[in-house]
Amino acid sequence: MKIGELSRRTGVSTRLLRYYEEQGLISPARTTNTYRTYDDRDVARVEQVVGLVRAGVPTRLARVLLDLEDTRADGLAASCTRQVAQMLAEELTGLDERIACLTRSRRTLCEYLQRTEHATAVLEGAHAPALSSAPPH
Amino acid sequence: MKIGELSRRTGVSTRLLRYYEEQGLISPARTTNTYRTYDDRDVARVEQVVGLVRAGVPTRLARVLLDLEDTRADGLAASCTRQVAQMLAEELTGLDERIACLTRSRRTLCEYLQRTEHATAVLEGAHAPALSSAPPH
DNA sequence: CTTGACCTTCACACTGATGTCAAAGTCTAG
DNA sequence: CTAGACTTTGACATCAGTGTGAAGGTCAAG
Repeated sequence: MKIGELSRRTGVSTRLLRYYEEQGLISPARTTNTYRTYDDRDVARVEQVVGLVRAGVPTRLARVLLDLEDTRADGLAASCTRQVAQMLAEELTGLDERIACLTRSRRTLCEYLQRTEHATAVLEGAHAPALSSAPPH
Repeated sequence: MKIGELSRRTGVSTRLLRYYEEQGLISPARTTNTYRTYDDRDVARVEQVVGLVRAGVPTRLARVLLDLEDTRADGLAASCTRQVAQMLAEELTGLDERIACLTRSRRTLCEYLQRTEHATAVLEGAHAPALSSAPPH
């Protein structure tokens, strides 16, 4: 598919799709040697990128994480220098802190909404499952 | 305490502390009517702010969340307009998405590190507990 | 071949979060 | 009182993530 369709499917502007490519997050092929071409895997990849970016993960780290998933998907051996492993371990604790902080705020917000008279009205339908004390997934 | 000490305690630059004040996230008193004065609660508040901001929560939303916690701490009644409740509910799903995405990336990164020959070396000590499949808290 | 829809690159611009620097006021120790 | 450390405001700079628009190339339908 071309960039316009990918944009429609993911809700990400074409501008941003080109930006992500510039940052090395996606690497579409070129058909006519001028038009970018994407496949279904790119759709998933883009969705994950926007998720990470909106969660405050800088594009540099996002790239590393995506590369990691690619490596695993390819069944390649996990090997890297001690230095890199150390850096990734630090990123892991960074992720943990982010998750912990978000979870705390989520709980606060969630509890507040439940004590609100509009709770049922506002949290009906798709939002309802999100009310459990633990975050989904 | 004055801004310098708060900066030292929290690791947040004085510049950023003033910025957070400008954004309505902290409201220090003024002693000599020129110097900002902070108390211990501000330390906790600042730490929470940096956590939220680093997790991709915009300062505007962070302010809402902190106000919510203040309200709860004051034992005030939970009441707001339907509109506001609706908006907060949307923010809740936004938080859920952020948490889900971070959790997924965390798992990927974590699994990768465990398959690395440097796993034990790099994840020893304080980092070890973070290796469980579920994020902390 | 022309038209319209879509694509390309390039560039300017804005917001949010930060850093840095300058000019000037305040406070405390000596 | 003076020197040094700290503070204040304000301006300019940077980076990431975006929007927007210009100028022009590609392609498919009529």
